[in-house]
Amino acid sequence: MNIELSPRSRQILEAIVEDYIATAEPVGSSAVARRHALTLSSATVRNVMANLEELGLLTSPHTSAGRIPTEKAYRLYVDSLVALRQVSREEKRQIISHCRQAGVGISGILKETSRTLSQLSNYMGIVIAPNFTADVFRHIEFIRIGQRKILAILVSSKGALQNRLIDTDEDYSSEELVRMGNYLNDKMQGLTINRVREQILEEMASEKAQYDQLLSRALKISEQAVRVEGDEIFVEGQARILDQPEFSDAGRMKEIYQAFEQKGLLVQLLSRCMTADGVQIYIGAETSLSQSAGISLITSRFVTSSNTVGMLGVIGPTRMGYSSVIPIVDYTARMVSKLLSEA
Amino acid sequence: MNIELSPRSRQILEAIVEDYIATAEPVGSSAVARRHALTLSSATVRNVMANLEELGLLTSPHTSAGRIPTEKAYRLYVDSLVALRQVSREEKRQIISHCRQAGVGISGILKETSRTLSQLSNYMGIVIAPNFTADVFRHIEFIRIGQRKILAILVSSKGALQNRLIDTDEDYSSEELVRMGNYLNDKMQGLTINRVREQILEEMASEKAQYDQLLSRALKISEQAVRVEGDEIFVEGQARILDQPEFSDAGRMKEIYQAFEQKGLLVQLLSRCMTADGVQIYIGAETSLSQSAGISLITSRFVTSSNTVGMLGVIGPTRMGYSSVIPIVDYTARMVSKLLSEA
DNA sequence: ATTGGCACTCACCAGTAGCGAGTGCTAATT
DNA sequence: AATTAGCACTCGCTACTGGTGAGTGCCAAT
Repeated sequence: MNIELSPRSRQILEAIVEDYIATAEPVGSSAVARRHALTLSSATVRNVMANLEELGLLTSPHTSAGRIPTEKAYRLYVDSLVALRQVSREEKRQIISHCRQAGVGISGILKETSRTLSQLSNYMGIVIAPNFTADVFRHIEFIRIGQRKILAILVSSKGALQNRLIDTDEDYSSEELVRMGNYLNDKMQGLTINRVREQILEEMASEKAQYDQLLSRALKISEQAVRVEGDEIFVEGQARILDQPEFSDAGRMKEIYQAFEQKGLLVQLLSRCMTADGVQIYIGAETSLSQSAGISLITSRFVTSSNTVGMLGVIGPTRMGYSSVIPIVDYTARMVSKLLSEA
Repeated sequence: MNIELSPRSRQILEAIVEDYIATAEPVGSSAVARRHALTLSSATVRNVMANLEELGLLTSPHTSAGRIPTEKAYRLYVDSLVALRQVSREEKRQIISHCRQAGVGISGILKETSRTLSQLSNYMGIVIAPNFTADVFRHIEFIRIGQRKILAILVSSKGALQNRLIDTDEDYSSEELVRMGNYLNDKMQGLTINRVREQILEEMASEKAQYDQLLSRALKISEQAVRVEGDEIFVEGQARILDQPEFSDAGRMKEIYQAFEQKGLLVQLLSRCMTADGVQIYIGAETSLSQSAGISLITSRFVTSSNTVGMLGVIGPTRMGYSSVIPIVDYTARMVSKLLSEA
């Protein structure tokens, strides 16, 4: 749709976007002409800019100021203009070493990852731990490991598994547990794990469960077994967005922080990207976070050895250093995948 | 030390503090005289205020402004002036119902609690989950529950226990596991769990472990068993501090957020209060958070059925509504203790 | 098609003046 | 001796002012 731009227009647009990203200030025609060593006068650039403004790619905050890229322009920029930087040796080193040093389980690694993302990008790093509620249920098994203590093992069709220790009110025999397992394995075949949980809850409320003591107790335990803890989400470097001049006033800031506080929103947003491969970019309103706040999001997904998928990425101002952040996110996602797969 | 204040001075100081808490603006002599329906003229009040200033309880931001309480004044205020409000019926209802509805385990309850604290106080709610690393080690046991899958059960002297599922590289027989358990139980008697972990790490590095294969493997597993995950900490309502006029400028804000980002700092701070009973109050510099930021902290501890203790509280500006927040924190801590004890 | 030139627009400073809240001091009052 | 009224003084705040300069749009020249 935007392809009708002449090469020169594109070049100028690129210059403007990059200038603006660098300085956070409206960029004027002469600046473009100068900085870009184009063999063009500022007047010509002005004409082109007027043109770009008509196409909805630029706006001017007021008559006698330079121009600012619109979200549309950023979109165009990341889609077809930006020249991606390479991830530097030093950055690679940091990403890898940070991931490795963090000892304590997956959570630890992911937390450290979000911190690294934040550090390297200078924006906010965010990681959502993998969870497999969207996977298809394959198998469940209950093992009695002590008095009133049961180990539940849940396996998804992709091979991901979750162990859960359950303390119960009453004691169950191993036979009972096997029967319970069989019942569920039979009944829940082919459903997603999410769906399984809903199903169980429904049955618990049903007539049948009211009368059948055993069933009722079985359901109660099963429910605990398939209960997946709320998405673990790691956000690091929130303070960094305060570095951005465009967020230095309190009103906007507040808007942003409030948006983030409902982490649910973030999760929802990021879950959307789970399905697609590679780096995804959401600019401004596309994030569907606080409509006006001028926030962008660069994410990529990663996978674990058990095939569950998580998301990681960077949140920053729309005016973000795409050329360097995109490769960083990409590389980090690959590394985390690799690290979590070999485990 | 400050007891040499006349009743009248105290009354005036109280009025000033409360006025300032309410308005966030320097309060002048006439305001005090008027609002407080004292049978005093502003001139008299002025004299007293000059006096209080000399004592280091008040400062004026500049010559022709009113006066502001110093941290010392707040200290005096909370220690002996403040009239605590009752927790209202409605607030009690909220605290209780919020705690209960949150289903998913202790984490869920605590998370919801921090949210409630934030809502009721209009400041930032914070909860640190109980952990028992400071407790004395009593007993550890390893149970083989599958191929290369071990359940470790760790018991503290207070009866708190932690289960942990461990995936190992190699398979262990039940006998091996029993022996490992005995070794540790013998060796680590009387140490705190923290100390036990250190001890294990030391031994792992020691000569002996290098040569003794079995020992080395045993230590490796044990280390995982006593590894307590980083303190779980729930912070909610960060955005609320943006409501406070004194933090509306970007510089201070940033300072605060950066301070919070190292949650370690917070944990450290709050751990200090773990030992003492009842509500603890830290004003300004006493928090040893970002020195200049004018932050206060009201906390209380809570206990669980297994006798581990956690902390909950509220962080807000020094100019905080102590009279209502203190009772809320107190009541919430009691409720959470009760809820977690009966489980 | 490109460019130089030019009038025009506005945000962004100082600088200044008036105001008003609040102070400290002194002298009068109780 | 404590309290108060009165008054001069301070100083932050707001609104107004005019000057400056970056940037624009347009037109005529190349």
